[in-house]
Amino acid sequence: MKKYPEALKLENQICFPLYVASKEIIRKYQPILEKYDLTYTQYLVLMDLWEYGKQSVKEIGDRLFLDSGTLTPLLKKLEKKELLTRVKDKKDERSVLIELTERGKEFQKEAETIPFEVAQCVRLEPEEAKTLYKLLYKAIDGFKDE
Amino acid sequence: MKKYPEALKLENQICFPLYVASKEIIRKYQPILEKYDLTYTQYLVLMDLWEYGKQSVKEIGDRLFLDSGTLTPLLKKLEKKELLTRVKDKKDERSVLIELTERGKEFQKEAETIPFEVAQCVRLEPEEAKTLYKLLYKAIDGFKDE
DNA sequence: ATAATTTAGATTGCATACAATTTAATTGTG
DNA sequence: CACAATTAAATTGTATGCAATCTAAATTAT
Repeated sequence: MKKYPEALKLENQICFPLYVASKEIIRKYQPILEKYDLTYTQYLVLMDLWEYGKQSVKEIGDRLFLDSGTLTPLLKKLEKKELLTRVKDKKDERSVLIELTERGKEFQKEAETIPFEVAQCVRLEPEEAKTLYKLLYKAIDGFKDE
Repeated sequence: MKKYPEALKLENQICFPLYVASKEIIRKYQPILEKYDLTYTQYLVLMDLWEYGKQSVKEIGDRLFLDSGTLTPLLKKLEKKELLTRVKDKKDERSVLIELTERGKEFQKEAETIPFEVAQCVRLEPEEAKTLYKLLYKAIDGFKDE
């Protein structure tokens, strides 16, 4: 009976636990975000706007690693919810500037507890969590240059 | 000027780098898998079958953290490509057994280089990679019980 | 044994993701 | 300046993901 090569085993390929952990943690967000009628990606965009303010679709995309095919419809939905506005940049008509509405800004206060609620789902020691995301960022940076 | 709370910053929430790293590494697989006309999820299913052999949709789902809503159409596509067969379990007619065809089994040999090609994209030292997936699995296990 | 419950898949509906293409605007170059 | 090349969004098409629901089969409880 031929032994199955270790390197080919699902569990030995870093991509798989990454994929599972990502999906599962996002799923932990769902019931919490559902209360605010938001999806995880929509919440990501709002977080980005809370932190960095008015910016173009491209800037959001660069920071969140999302392209216009994902962002355009998503931003239109958030516009419909009146959490942000989409306006052509006068300086460069190719760009669309995204800005939070008052409602969008106010919503930040409501959302402040979300990260803490989710953090409780992650059963890692603070030290482990720190190591984890240091490694994740290192991996992400490694992807960039190529 | 009010300081933006550290805990709310995008980059300080473990979920975000997890989400980005997962997406980006899967993207690294695309051009490689494209040569075989496979998507990442389809490749995952094949890897599972190569390693664990004939099994039910539920077993695949449990191992890959996918539900029937995702698996059913995906398995039908792989069946159409003649890489596997879908047959009702005689012992339990609720179950559908998935089994590799000869073609599906042979394909494994062709695919053997894939993990190594992708591994090169991940710029982590072997020691770091080991730490990373130890932490990922710990996090994943933590999600389960709740 | 039969009704109630549970379970496995399939289906439906919605929201991403992203490649590829298109369109409009801007920039670089001779 | 004129025109090629580049850039930012939007659009199109394909493939997930997953919640919720449905159907059929198996199991449990009475």
